[in-house]
Amino acid sequence: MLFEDPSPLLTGLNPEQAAAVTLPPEHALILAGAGSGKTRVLTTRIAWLLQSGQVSPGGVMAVTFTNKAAKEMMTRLSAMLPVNVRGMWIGTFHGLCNRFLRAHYQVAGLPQTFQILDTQDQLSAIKRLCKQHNVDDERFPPKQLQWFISGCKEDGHRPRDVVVRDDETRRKVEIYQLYEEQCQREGVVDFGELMLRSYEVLRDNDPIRVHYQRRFRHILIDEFQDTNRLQYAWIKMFSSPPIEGLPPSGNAVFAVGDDDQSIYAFRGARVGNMADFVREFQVRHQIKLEQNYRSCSNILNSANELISHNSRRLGKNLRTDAGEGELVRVYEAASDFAEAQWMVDEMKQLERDGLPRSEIAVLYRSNAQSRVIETALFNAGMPYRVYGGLRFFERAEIKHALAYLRLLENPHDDTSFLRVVNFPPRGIGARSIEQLQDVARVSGCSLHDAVSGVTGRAGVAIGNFVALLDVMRERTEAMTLREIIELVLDKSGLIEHFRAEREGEDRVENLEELVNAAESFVMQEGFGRDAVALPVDEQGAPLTQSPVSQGLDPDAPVLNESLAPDAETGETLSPLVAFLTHAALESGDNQAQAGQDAVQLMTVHAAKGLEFDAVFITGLEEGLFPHENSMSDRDGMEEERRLMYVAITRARKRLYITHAQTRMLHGQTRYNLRSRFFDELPEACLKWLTPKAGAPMTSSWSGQRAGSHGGGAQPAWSPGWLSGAQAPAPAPEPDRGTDIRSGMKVFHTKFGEGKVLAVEGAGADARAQVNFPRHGVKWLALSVAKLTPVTD
DNA sequence: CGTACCGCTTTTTTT
DNA sequence: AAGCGGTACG
Repeated sequence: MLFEDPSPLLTGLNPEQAAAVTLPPEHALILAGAGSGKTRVLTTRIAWLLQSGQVSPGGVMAVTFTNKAAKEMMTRLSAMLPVNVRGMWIGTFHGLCNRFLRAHYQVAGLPQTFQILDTQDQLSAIKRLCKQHNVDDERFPPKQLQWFISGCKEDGHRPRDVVVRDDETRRKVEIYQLYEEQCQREGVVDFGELMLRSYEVLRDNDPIRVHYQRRFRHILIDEFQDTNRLQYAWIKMFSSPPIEGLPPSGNAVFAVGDDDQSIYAFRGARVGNMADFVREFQVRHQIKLEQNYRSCSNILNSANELISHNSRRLGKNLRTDAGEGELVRVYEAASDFAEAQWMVDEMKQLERDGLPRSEIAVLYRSNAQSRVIETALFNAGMPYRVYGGLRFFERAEIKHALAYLRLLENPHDDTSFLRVVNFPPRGIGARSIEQLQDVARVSGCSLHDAVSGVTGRAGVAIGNFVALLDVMRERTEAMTLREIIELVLDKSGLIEHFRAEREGEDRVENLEELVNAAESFVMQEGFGRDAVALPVDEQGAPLTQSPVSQGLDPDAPVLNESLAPDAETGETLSPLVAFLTHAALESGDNQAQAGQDAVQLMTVHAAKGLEFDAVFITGLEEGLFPHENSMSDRDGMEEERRLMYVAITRARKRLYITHAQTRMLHGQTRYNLRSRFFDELPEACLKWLTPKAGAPMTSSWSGQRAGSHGGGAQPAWSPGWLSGAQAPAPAPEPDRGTDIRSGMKVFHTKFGEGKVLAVEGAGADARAQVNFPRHGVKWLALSVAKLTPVTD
């Protein structure tokens, strides 16, 4: 029996990992620290369950947050076992919800071909709604409404569930209600709706719920600390927590998470789900993975020390066998410009020492910081890749093309209709569209159906547009996906339009790339191959007697692939619908300058789950990191600290933490204090490449010439295996009309000599923070206080 | 109807 | 600085 020989899978696992992998089929919580082999444990657990015959592929559900993580899991799993990963439900929350809703579209009250709104689509749908209902967008900004609606859904609230205490909320709920009606009318579903709708189907349909509860014996969840209320409730539907007096549902939830890496509270994630899970599911197995396989101890101890400043932790301390390694390097630059320059020089050295560029990462708190760094890298001719920003399917030209495609499938999709009715421009202006919307509102139909009611020139112009769509629909009926897209790009005039545009070159290329994307999608999803997937029971055997197919909902079999033919009718979801779904759920890669060995630039958020030999964490300044918008409350501050914890733990061998005295932000020069996080790192693990200046508690200022004289400070030491340290390029120091700068030694008639810690504001408002040895730290208005620079 | 210009805002992000 | 939305003008 396979059960007796599971060892090959377990070799190389440490005792905790092995224990986690081989837990009995009961609920479990794995606290997996950064770099502790979390993904390995997760995939090995699945492989072990399958190999030991405890479950068949059809009985496994594994949920992740990103498509990348889901793919990674499938890849590693198929490397471990010869198993058909497609038989399993492995995917993102939203991907699985989509799969579920396509199968149960009737019960869910949706058209089978429902389209998915991404964040942009959702916002424009809300704007349109507000205009139509004369909502004051001063009092109710669409962005805020979007946030409100998404928030409600994340908490599992329909409009009627929202507790209304004031008029403002009452109005918001009304708009929420109207928005729902609009989406329903148009046959579209936003991301929150995917989750909420499938949750409700499970909650309100006993046979369906029981079916899935019986089917999925093992439910595994990655990044559990990032789940929101609704996702947790959704999981509960698949596996009811034990109820007094009732037999347990008999399946096991295996949750893996790290409370210290919870960095998405700002979008509704609830770390508290971990504690709730333990309590509500009466979890008896909790395993901590504290052995770190990634970083040297100086890096790891820094992370440990930093995160220990947070309260409300579940408690965990990572350890490593990797040895001390190098000290964490701290660098203070005169400006953001100098910071970038210095990093580039340092990178060149790393490169000379044989480190591949792809093993170097630059992390920052916010995207706006990438610009200076990009410029410096570009000027130095150093290849780099920026993560974040617009992804392929989010580009305007691609969204236009997709809108045409969506209209072929569903003419009543008003969001798509409005996006392209006058794009490329065809003489249909705001006035005409208003007329059309009026007709549609009066007769309660879609814009498409309202055309006949519009008279005059506008009626003709819009009529032509609708006719164009109808012709396209007709002509593409029997076409392959590739042909459909090519025809749409041509007949819509999109390609022609961008060709004529001066800077439209890239856009044309992107549109052509869309054809390739479709082509490779078709290949991957295996059209033409026999992708028949029959509903299966928990043993993986064909499911013919399940309550679901037993008459309750004969048209809603369990699809195993989005493109699989319907088991009952043989009907397939068209390749076009499948592709559109794919486009909405997987927004595609960012600017893939792939292939080239390049330095990696990204926000700290985007770096979660990744690791690099050398990491630069930049802009460690009060107001930036921690971000000013997070500094008001303790929860925000603790999330910033976790963010820094995530950043630190990305590094394997070498870690740099940098900050700048001045920085351009929103077109203004800002003078930031060094981040408080520096004071929360263990001094013994740090190496200050520039003098540690301005610490309020130290008196080490005297006699040191720190900071910006002549731009950029000299490293105070010779770096270890980096032979010659690069002298930083001089920072440009625009004349600000005052000579007082951070790092300077100044003289005050009353307080004597002191050291300038920071300068803020400009002109008459300029003030400086100065540390006087006898009188402590003071803020002084430069227009009032007489400060004279002291040159030693 | 379409274009040009002015003024306002600005975290983090996946689906 | 830069992108987006609103307004004014051709």
